[in-house]
Amino acid sequence: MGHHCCSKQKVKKGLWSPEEDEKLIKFITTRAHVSWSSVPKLAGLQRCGKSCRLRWINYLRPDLKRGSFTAQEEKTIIDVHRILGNKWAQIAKHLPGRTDNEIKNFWNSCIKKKLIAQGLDPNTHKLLSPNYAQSYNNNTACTPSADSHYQPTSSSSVFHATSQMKDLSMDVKETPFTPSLTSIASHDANYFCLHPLHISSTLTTFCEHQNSNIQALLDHASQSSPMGSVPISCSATNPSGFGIIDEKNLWGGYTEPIQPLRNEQMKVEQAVQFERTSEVYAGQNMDSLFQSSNFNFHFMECTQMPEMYYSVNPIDQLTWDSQILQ
DNA sequence: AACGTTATCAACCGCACTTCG
DNA sequence: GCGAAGTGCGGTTGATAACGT
Repeated sequence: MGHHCCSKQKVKKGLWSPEEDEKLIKFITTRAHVSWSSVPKLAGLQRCGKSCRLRWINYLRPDLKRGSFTAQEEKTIIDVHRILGNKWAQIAKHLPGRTDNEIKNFWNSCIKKKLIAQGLDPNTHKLLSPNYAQSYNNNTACTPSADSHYQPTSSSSVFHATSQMKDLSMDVKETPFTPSLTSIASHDANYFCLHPLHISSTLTTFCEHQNSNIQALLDHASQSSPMGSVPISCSATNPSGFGIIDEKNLWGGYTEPIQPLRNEQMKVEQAVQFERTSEVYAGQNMDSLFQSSNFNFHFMECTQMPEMYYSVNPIDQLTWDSQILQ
């Protein structure tokens, strides 16, 4: 019942022996380009061509990274998964030395449970109902890496507005430490922002149209946005987050209903998620960018979807819409 | 120590898409 | 244009290691 590529041969299945591995490695590293279907015969292996290919790609390839996933890799997987879903091969492109199979296994055996334990739906990355999360918490345990909680680590120099976090007014206009996004946008055409859900949907739509090319989206965003501002997409811990950067500031916010258990520290860590996300998707290191330029960080929180976040700069919003969604 | 349960992950399967003749 | 072969991908399985009783 082998695959058609090798149905005429007797095909061995199951785990590969060291001898088989040796044969395959020897063959692949010494022969020029040969189709996988002919590899078994030429290499003297009683395996299906597909099996050879899989063994090489997932295990024998010399550029593979071994060992457990790092916290940063885990974060990357979660962030990219939020945008792409179960596109393991696409996700693997963000993690050099890791295979789609490896990432898929890690997701299914570990990350999924962690997200659920944190009250997040692993499919949508949005909040689960408390009852579901609670019941799931009671029978899950996963400890593949040392720091098993998915919590972004703070890079200290970025946030010099910690005290300001205390006064997170529900009414952004009243927030004392920073002008509201609305007022920024209306007074300065160099700024604009998007509704968080709008960012989410446009990202998704655009990526589908562009064959999941996130870099293209960000290139597009930085071109169409004045001063190279970049819309910062949502993340696992900040499902409806949004943000923009300019020369000196990162303006951000999220509109997820605030869980009572989240304390001030949690809010700061959620804020960190913005830079992590942009680091991943913008392909630039936000840590160094922020540190070197002494960035200001402005983070706002609101409990509902305020009208004011819609198209705060109508011209930019329309431009964005027409270019992205056409 | 023996047995049952759970977690992990390598490998397989089937499908979709691409390439080739 | 068509069918076969080749390739790539995501879902699933099954062996076995690890853990619990």
